Amino acid sequence: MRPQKALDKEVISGLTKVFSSKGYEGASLQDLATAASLKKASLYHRFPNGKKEMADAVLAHLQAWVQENVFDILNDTHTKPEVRLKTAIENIGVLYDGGNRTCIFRALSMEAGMELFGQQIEDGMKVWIAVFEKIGLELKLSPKQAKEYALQTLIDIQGSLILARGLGNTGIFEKTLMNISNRYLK
Amino acid sequence: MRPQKALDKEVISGLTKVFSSKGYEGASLQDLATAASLKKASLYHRFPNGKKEMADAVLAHLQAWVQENVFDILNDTHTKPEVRLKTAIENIGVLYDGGNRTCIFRALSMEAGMELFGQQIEDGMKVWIAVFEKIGLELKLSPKQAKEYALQTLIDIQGSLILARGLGNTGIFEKTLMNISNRYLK
DNA sequence: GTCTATAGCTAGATAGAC
DNA sequence: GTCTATCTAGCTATAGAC
Repeated sequence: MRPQKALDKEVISGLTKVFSSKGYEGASLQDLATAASLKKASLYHRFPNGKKEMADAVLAHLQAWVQENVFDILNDTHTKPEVRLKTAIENIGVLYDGGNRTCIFRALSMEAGMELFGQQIEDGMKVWIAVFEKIGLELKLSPKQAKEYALQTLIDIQGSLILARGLGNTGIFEKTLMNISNRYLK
Repeated sequence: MRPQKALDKEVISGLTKVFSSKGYEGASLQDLATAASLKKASLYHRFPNGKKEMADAVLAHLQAWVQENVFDILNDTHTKPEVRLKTAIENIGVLYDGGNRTCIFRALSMEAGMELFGQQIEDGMKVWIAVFEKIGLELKLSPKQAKEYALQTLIDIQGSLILARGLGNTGIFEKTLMNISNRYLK
C-alpha cells in the first residue's frame, strides 16, 4: 500500500466544508476530492458507497462534535446550569464559525437530501429540542415555557444563520446567540 | 407558430415549485420542463438564457406577489396598522403554504446560487426588514425596538420554516406567525 | 492507499422539422 | 410555440497500475 496521504480528520473537514456550503446535490465528487486533498478514486477507496457515505460521515462527525461540545456540556449536572448554558452557546458559535458556516441540516434538507437524510435531520433536531428543554427546566422554567424556549432557540439559530448569510452580516448571528442566552437567564 | 400549450402562469408556477423544493443546482431542466408541462426545448424558447433566466423569472414573480400581498398591505396608510399587520401575516402564511413551502431565498442561497442571486437575496431581505420596521414605528415602537422586531420577524419566519420542514410539522410555522403578531400587538 | 484512465450516464443547451 | 434529436461537458462511479 502507498502511504496515507491525507489524515481522516482533514478529509472529513474538507468534505464538511463542501457539503455545508454547496448542499448535497451541489457538491460534486470533484469538489469533494479537491477539498479532501485526494483524487476522486481515493475518496471512493475510503467511502466505497460513494457520496451518500461521505455525507453520512460528515453528519456523524458533526453529531459527535455537538454531543461533546453542546449536549454533554448542557447535561453536566456537576456545573451550575447558568454556566452550562453560556458555555454551550459559546460552542454553538464555534460550530457555525460565528455565523459564517451554514447548518448541515439546512444544507442537506433540500428535496433530494430530504429523501436521503430526512430521518437523521428529524431525529437530530428532536435531540436539540430535548436538551434545551431540559436545561430550561433546570433554570426553573415551567414545562410549557421550557418547551417554547427550546423551540425558539432552534428557530433563532437557524433563522439568524440564514439572515447572516443572506445579508452578509454575521453580527446578526452573534447578536441572536446573546438574545438566546439573555432569554433564559434574565 | 403552433398554439401555446402552457399558460405563462402555469409555467411559472411549475418552475417555482421545482426551484423552491430542489434549490438551483438540484433543479434539472428535465424537472423544470416536466413541472411546466413542456419539453426542454420549449422552455428554452421562453427563456433563451436558460436556467438562470428561469430562476430570475421565479424570483421576479414571487417578488411581485409579496409586493402586492405583503408590502403594499403593510404600507396602506388608509387602514389601521393593527389590521394591516394581521392581513400581511395571513398572506405570509399563504406565501409559504402554511409551512409546506421553502423560502426561495433559502433555496437559492447555497453556494452556487449565492454567486448568481446573492445580490437579489440581500436586496430582497433588506426590503422585508425595512417594511416591518416601518409598521413597527406606526405601532409606536421605539426606533431601536422597531429595528429589532423587524429582524426577529424575519428570523422567526426563516427559522420556523426550517424546523417545520425538518420536523415534518407545519404547526411550528403557524404558531410562529401568531407569535410574531402577538409580539407587535401585545 | 493513491493514482490515471475511462466507462456510462445525465446535465444544460442547441438545431431544425412542423 | 412545441417538438424530436442531438451535441458537449460534467457528473457518479469503477478498473486496474503502482
